[in-house]
Amino acid sequence: MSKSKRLMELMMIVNRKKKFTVKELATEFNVSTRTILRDLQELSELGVPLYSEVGPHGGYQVLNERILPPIAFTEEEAVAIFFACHALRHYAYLPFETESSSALSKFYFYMSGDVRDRIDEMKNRIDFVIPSRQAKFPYLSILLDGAIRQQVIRIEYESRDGVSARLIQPVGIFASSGLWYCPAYCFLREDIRLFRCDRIRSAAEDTSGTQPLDLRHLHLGNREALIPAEQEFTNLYVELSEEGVQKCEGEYWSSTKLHRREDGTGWLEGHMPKRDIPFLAQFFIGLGVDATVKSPPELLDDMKRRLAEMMARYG
Amino acid sequence: MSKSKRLMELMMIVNRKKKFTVKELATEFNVSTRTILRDLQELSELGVPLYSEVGPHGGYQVLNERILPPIAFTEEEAVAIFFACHALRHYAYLPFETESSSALSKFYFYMSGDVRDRIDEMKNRIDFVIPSRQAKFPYLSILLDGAIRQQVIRIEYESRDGVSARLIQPVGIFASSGLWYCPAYCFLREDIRLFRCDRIRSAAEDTSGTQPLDLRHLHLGNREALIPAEQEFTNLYVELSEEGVQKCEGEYWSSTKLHRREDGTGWLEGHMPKRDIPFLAQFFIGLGVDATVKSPPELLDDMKRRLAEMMARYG
DNA sequence: TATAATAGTGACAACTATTGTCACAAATAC
DNA sequence: GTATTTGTGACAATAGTTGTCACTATTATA
Repeated sequence: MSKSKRLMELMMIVNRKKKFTVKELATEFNVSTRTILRDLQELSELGVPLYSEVGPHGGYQVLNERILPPIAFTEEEAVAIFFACHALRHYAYLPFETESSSALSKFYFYMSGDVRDRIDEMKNRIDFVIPSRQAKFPYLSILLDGAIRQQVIRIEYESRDGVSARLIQPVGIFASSGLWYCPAYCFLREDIRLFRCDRIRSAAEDTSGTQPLDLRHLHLGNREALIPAEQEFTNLYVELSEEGVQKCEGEYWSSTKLHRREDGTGWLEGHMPKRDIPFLAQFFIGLGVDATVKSPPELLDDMKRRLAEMMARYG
Repeated sequence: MSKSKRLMELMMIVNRKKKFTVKELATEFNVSTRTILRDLQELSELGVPLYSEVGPHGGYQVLNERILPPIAFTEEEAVAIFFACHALRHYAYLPFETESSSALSKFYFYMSGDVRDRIDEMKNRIDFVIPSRQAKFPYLSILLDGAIRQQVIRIEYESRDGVSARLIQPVGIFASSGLWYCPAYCFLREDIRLFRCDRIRSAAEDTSGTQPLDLRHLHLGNREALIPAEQEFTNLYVELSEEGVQKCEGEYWSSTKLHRREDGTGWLEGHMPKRDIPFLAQFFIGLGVDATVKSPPELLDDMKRRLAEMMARYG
């Protein structure tokens, strides 16, 4: 094997293994330890952050793991990647902020001049708009980490009734039109709840020793399972015009209930928790003639009440 | 210079220049032409798609331009890039669809096992939700291309009054909550208009010879300039509760008019085209008690009319 | 404290790869 | 026909790589 090939493979192996000895590599590549030592020195000079310790149980280590892919991206691919990262800049809060921007600038830096020109030209011609929010989301990393490692997190949460301390076990986090949400098991309510991350006043790993539950079947790809197992359900049925369908498509909660007809119109049908009535009443009022609520009666009542209130206000 | 270094630099140069001769490179690198020929053959074997023509004005060319960056991404950066690209999968239509997914799979393929594991773990724990829409956007590439190259595009556009043919000069395209929009100069209305891309029934480069205007000062980063210079303006003033502010933050059109107070409440204030009254009336009705419209009177009148209509419908 | 495991360096000879030169073939634009 | 260009083959000179050996130094552990 040629030296350059060996170096490439070394990079890969070194990154995969994280910890290794010179002898190991020597036998793996069928070369002398001296050669491997020289190779490692060269890798080091090329920027791979190697660190070594002598003695038994010593060996080499890679410090901040790097992947060094000599990947051949086509120009089109580079552009696509660039704009994907670029789209993230609209999020003022991310669980990996600094990384995405540094990756972006690296990418930009290494691109050849004409690709760069092309990107500059495109920058002001295409955008993925995400509403810029004033709300603050300082605990995204903690929540994400808690979701990945299935830990119990202690949060202070601000709801209509004031601030309360809760133990939660996050399922994940997601952003929707510029706001971050965290579906989680709530040890207080003993059920799944959706938390708005900007209402979380503090968050930290729980130290009281509450045992995490086995919620591995719950994840973001499994929306059905994230519906709280509440008692008080009722049946929703709403007729929608073509415009109404499009407006409902934009709402996260509606996706499982929305049905479309060939002509573009459609309807909403499905279970709904009774506590959502105030929200839905206001929402369907906002759809105006594009929605016709048929049931439940409680929802219709609430809508009538609200309409009367607004008539009074603007009348 | 060592051979491997030279090869790396060769890749870069070759990608930047697109067209070159062996002699040029030989003098640039201070080696013989024979060496360069050997190098180019090696690059070719490594996958760089080189093509050559003999004779005067002949030379080498790179076929599909590739950038081959030996970029050292840290693990964190790789993860960030991955999720940025991953977020794009929610868009069923993109002006560069295939590229982003192929880039993503390449990235995934070249990642070392443990980074891959980490990504797999995160995949179901974090998401950027963008509403999945039924609407179709088949002409994004044409519009984007038109915007970049400042060409005149002939479209058939479906508005309330039916389908009409128009000549437009796109400023750019942007996606907002799953729908694509195209601000463009409309040669029919002789002004800037915002087109919804799912209402475009056909699009193609114009062949009638209409001269493009010099609109280089217009781009997506310059929202103020994209407001149509209409005659019929009126002044909007709306008082907002804290909730109302948050709901307005989510609307693309409101960003320039939204003002916030320290306590979280705020107000909307600014010019608005009169033709937007129907839309705004419905929108503010949807905000309910979180918005109090003060002016213009025409807007208040329309709201009252709509409220009465809804009272009748549900009453 | 001795021992084994580990990294690290220097020198040198054997081996391998790279390079330049030269000769020549083939295509092509003008 | 001539100049320009890619492309190939052979060969010697040069440069780089590798293995071996003889060292040094550090450190965990028995």
